[in-house]
Amino acid sequence: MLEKKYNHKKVEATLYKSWEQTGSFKPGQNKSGEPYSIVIPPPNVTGSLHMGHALNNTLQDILTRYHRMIGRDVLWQPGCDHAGIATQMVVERQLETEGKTRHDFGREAFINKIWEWREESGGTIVEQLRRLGASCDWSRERFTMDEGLSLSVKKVFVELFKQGLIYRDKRLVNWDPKLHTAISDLEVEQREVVGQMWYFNYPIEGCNGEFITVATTRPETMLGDTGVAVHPDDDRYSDFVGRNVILPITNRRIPIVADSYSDPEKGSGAVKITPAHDFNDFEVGQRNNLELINIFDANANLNSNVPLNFQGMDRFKARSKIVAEMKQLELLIKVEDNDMTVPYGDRSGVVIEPFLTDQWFVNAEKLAKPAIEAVKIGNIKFIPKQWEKTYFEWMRNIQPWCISRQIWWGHQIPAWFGPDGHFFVELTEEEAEKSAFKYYGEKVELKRDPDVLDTWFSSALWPFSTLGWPEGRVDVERFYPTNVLVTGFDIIFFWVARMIMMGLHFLDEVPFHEVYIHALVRDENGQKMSKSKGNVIDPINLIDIFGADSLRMTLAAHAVQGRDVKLSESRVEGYRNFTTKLWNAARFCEMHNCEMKSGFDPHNCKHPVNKWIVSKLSTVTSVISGGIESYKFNEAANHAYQFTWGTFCDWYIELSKPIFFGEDETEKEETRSTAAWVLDRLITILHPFMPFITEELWQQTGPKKEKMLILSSWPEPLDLYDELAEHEVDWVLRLITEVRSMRAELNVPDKSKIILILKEPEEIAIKSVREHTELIKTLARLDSIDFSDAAIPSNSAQTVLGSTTLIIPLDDIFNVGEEKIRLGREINTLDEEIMRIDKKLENKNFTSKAPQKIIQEQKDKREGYESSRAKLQDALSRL
RNA sequence: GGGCGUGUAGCUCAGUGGGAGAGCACCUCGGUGACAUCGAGGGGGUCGUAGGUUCAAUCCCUACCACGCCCA
Repeated sequence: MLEKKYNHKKVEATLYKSWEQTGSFKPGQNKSGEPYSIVIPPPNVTGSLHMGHALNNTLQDILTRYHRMIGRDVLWQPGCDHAGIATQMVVERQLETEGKTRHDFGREAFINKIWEWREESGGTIVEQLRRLGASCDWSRERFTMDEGLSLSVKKVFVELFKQGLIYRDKRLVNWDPKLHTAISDLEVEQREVVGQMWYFNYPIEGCNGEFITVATTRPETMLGDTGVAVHPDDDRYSDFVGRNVILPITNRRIPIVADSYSDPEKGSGAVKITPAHDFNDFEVGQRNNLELINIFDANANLNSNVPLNFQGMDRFKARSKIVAEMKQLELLIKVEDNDMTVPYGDRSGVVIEPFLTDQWFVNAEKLAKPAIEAVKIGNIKFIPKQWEKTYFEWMRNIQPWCISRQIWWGHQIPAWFGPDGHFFVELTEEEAEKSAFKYYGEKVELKRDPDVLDTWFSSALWPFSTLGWPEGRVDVERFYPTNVLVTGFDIIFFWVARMIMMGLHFLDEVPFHEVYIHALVRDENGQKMSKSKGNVIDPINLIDIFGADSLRMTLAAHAVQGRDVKLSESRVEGYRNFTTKLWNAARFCEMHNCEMKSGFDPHNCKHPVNKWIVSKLSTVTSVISGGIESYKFNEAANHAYQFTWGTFCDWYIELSKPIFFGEDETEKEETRSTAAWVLDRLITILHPFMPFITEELWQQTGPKKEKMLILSSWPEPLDLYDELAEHEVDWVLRLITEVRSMRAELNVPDKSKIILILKEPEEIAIKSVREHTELIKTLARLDSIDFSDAAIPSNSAQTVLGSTTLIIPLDDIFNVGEEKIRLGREINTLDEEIMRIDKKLENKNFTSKAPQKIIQEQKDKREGYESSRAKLQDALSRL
């Protein structure tokens, strides 16, 4: 016997364990089935589950469970990425509380500390995914720092280098002065701020008292100025080009050059050039042969290339000091407020500094070409399609990808430097030594590049490195390319694009054929949830309170293509109520001994109500399959909800009661079987959305099952649609609703028994009422139902259903006033409808141009309204 | 500045070229033999604004307004 209440806390952990322990998540359950694979977007190992993860993994799990049930050989490949900077920061912060830094330990010991940390607390999110019910194959869990994946990374790096697609270069990079590392463009967050624009006079050499005015948002960089640029067509300055200015404070002599980068409309039209500290200025410097003077150290403090009294100073203090000195020199002309964007590190939150260093780069432009093509020819489809535009936009303007990071945690770059700075890129130190020997002709001491690779570099290999590439081939052959990648749009650039590039380059085949881009879960202000903003909602709390199924169902129902999800707790509560409803429906079936008689075939149902429910179920089943297969999760979830609550619980169960409490044993038996059959199928089609409660019901109800629900088959489509039964029973439901509505509006107490008279009944009315008299009597609380065309008794309430008049004699409880209002309102509504249709039908353009079918529809409708109206009017005038 | 998206019931959101929907909230009634985490009934919207296409527009097109996101 099912317990009175569904206890998700008790059920979830137990069931999950039993799924996992029986190996249900592993591929090979349907060995003969066509493979279906998904790789998880690897969560950050430092992470904990947020709403975005919850949505992302719910959708993947729906796909996974569904395809497992339809007989595919399913692999959902899980794992985490090592999150280089983030993880290193976590452990460094820990050390900080002990008053230590990573340098107190040294590289090796520090990395050991990180591994220790990972053992202890790195698995948080993996456990949380289990709480959510994710059915990934944990026996294959991978980590980007694992040995196998590290080998993939090395191999890819070495090969790309040898193909000339990875190179080392001295360029300006985004330098994080807090974390002391370069970061990629994508890790820089452009923040809009109101800054200031300072106008400085720079004295022209050899012309006492003549100046050129430059405008800058970063006064401190003037210490690194090596030129002033004006527009070649700017007449104001044409005389100055080719001359020099004496840079105040440093008193260096720097040239005035003509370069179209300078915008005559902006500021003074003359712009100071600091090639070592600004991306645009760097280009200008290259074009005009300007010197590069680096004025910062790794902390973005001023270095020894600036006057002594500035050395060692913080960049922002230096800014104030420069402004003060310029003011004192009377060279500060004015200061304006200025809207500008300032680059911040997305991890460190400090202002990023363009900084000249040696780094490793990937020639992304070259790799992007086939990756663009793959999407263009439809070998990869984005769903919704609009994201392809975003993808193309970025891929066509792609910049070299800076992949080296000056941190310790990550894949150390397999490059070894000789004493003269020449380097050797090889898979192993031995091979590097061999190459070095060849190069130098003698054994020299090599030093490995201390830098590590961007975490996204290893993530880009995820769809094949996790399958064992390059060493293992079996899984690659079976499961690569994967079927679909499910992710949020925010990492199309970070990850999706790069996976496509790497997959095509190394396996000559796209990593997936479909990319389903789901919504982002935002907070109530439409802001992206992030730790630093402190606006994250913890899905685990919701799971604790309402259960994983409720959360999953909520997320699925909200997963509309192309719209963001704003989650409210009351919605989750609503879906918790839904799980309760399902539970109670199962209890009802159990109480009435609903078990399938052997040999039961729904095609042979005799009772219209049973025909009706199997017909409805068969329709909703295919709607749900279709929804899942086309990634319309909300459509699938909502139909499942609507069928379960609105059709099965609200109507079928109610309709079955009179049967169960009745005398007809044959009917009872058929209904018991049908109810059991429908419930079985219902929990089957709900399983991908709500795996826990459905599995629990599967195991607890009915006869002992051979298989767990997770490994059971999705219902075969059966030809059970029955138009006649649907028409007949739907009419009964409308009749019951109509009577209830009249009762409620006229304040007829539930307990007072009343009779219903049907006047001038149409065919369907006669058939339905004859067939379902007892049922209608029970559900509408009627004493009797009669057909009569005789005069209508006085003090009767009336309404019209189809062309049948429904009459309820009420005698002394009849309230003429209320009935007048009610009829008036109904007539009014009909009048409006009729007028609207008349307007159409009087329009010659409509009758001549609209399709005949539509015109006839309108005419039929009008006729129906008109006849109802006449009957109601008649009723009203008799009052 | 460029690109994308969104404006529909009090709130959160579905939806469709020919009769405006759901959940929550609200109002009325109801401890009845699955369920008060419930049942029955009900009120509530010129579908952002202005044009255009069409016999017909909430839906398609254009402009505008508001909001959000991404990129420079």
